[in-house]
Amino acid sequence: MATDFRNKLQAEGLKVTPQRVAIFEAILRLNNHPTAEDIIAFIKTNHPNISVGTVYKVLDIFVEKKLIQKVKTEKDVMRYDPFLSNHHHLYCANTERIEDYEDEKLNQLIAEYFKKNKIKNFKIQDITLQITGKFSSQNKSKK
Amino acid sequence: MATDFRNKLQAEGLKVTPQRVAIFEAILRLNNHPTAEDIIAFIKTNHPNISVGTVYKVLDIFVEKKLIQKVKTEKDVMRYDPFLSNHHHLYCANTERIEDYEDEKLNQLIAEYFKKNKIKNFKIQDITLQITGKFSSQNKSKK
DNA sequence: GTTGTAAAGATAATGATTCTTATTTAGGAA
DNA sequence: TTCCTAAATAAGAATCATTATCTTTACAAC
Repeated sequence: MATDFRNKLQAEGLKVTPQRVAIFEAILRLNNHPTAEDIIAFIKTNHPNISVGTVYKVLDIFVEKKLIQKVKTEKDVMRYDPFLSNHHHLYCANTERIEDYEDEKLNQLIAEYFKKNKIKNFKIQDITLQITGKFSSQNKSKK
Repeated sequence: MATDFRNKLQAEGLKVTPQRVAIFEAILRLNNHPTAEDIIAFIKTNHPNISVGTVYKVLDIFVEKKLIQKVKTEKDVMRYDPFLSNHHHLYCANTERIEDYEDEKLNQLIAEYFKKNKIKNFKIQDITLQITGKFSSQNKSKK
């Protein structure tokens, strides 16, 4: 997994630096779709000299190279998701909590639907559900 | 429709001001999910003295009172949608274009699916699809 | 070692959004 | 209609996430 990350960086001709490793690990550990601020705070404990600009730049690169993705929200702060497989998001209606939701059966159902029911003048590349609601426990589920 | 808007404001105990009317009309006219900036630019032609802060405050109030909704995007600029019925969004992969997509049959399909397949520890309130892809014509469809 | 280049650090700049304060206005009551 | 008052607006300062700039560092190629 960590190796996977290194390989992917190198495949793109990008250097594997301690900062990049730390940022990627931070996103994995902070598994609730962290903001840049969350990531910086997390990294600062082990890596006090990291620069804010570096974090943003590295995040942009990761997104561009599809190592992570940005999560769409109604807030003006960006959030990041290290998870790349086709999945959906559960948004808490009351808090900032966002969880990933995987459901292959649902994906197939939707894919089949759109195979039969094309959208006029639009070629679908990706479909993601935003599911808003309430978590029954406030505690974050452990992975 | 305009009356509807006035009534809704008054029902909430809010005053019907020229600014609020202008902002609401702007969002309706600029029917591609405008940013605050778009709205300000549009209004400035007829209403040159409107204040930027007012526009933001009024937009917040509209969202809070559910007269409009914010559209989730991966960008740090907020966009607004005057359309309230349950609908989805088509995001252009290359441009900033966002279109509404209504599909009652799809909504039912998904609703049925989740009736049978509950999400553990989560109570669904709303489901919106983010459909990313490419429009076959660059021209905005006329309503 | 020197050179070249990508990356990181530090910090200034930007720009969307929010806040503050004084002034104006909508809309109800007199 | 006029008056009153809370609510709303205007103007501009402040905030804060993000971006840009410029310098320094790391490291590979020569």
